Amino acid sequence: MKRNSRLSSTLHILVHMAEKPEQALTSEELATFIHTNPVVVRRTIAGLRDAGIVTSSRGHGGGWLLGRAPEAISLAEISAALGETLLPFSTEPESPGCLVEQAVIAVLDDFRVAAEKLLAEKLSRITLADLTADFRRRYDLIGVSSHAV
Amino acid sequence: MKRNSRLSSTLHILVHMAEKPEQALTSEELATFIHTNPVVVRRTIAGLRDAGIVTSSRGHGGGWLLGRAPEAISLAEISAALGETLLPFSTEPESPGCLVEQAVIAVLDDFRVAAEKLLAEKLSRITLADLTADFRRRYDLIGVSSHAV
DNA sequence: TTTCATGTAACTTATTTAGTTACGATAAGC
DNA sequence: GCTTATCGTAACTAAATAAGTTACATGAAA
Repeated sequence: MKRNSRLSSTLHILVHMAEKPEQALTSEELATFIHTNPVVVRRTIAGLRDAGIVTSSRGHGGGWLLGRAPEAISLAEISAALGETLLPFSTEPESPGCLVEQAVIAVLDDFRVAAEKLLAEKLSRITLADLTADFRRRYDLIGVSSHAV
Repeated sequence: MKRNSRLSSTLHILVHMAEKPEQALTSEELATFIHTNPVVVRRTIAGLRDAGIVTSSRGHGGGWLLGRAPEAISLAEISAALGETLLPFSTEPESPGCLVEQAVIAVLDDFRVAAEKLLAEKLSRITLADLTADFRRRYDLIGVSSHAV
């Protein structure tokens, strides 16, 4: 799994889970989808469990299932559950007391608040069901679902 | 200079430059504002020179000046000149041929294009002049411009 | 021609994040 | 119960990224 691909990797996993709604998929199986290992998967999607987006069960026959219908899972929730930041820049003060820095941070934070609201709104309108629908469209067109390396 | 603070650090520098419009500031001086060293400053704002946002001159009495009026310098241009990405997530394929991944990337890229347009629009409406105005407001209120450590 | 500045390559250091190992807890099947 | 399969998580290692540093060439003013 590459850097900065936690969101896309997680979506990849979730679409696979949505395609097998009644079958618990193990961390091992999920890991192969995104070319990583089970521990990274558990660590990555632990937040989704806390958010109720997925459930996990231990022991024989255990694994991961969606916590609710794909229609009820938005990308905004997923992104938030991953702890992802939508805007990458920092506004941490480095020169406390500098009025120039304070002005810069104030303006940048205003922008950030407005921008995050906008992005969250856009992301909340895209659901996991939209992704699975897009996948099925491609599948029906090509008829292949192989995982090429 | 902390990680992910290239944008705010650069804005900090630019406001200082806007406050001394006729005085070329050296990389050394700019570096002290953001607690780093001259080479990092040159490297960081090299893109701004290429974009015409600042000019630099070598030799005795040399240094950096704004390339045009603060009213004509938008945060969108600055961010672009820094080579900053507005959205942090990657959509590089990791499993070429996987239709699930293709669907995920397609949806995410659509979102990215729309989001970047939105953010760039918002940032293009904020100019360096807005930042200096905010700074001056704070300065007039408190009457101190010290750089506390 | 000396001094002061940027430009930039090359290297070092620090930070972050993914990957890995190890092991405890839990649950199903026998 | 015992075995096997699975998650949960801590601790460590490795890789990637970005900042910091050193060094030196280039250019311009005094």
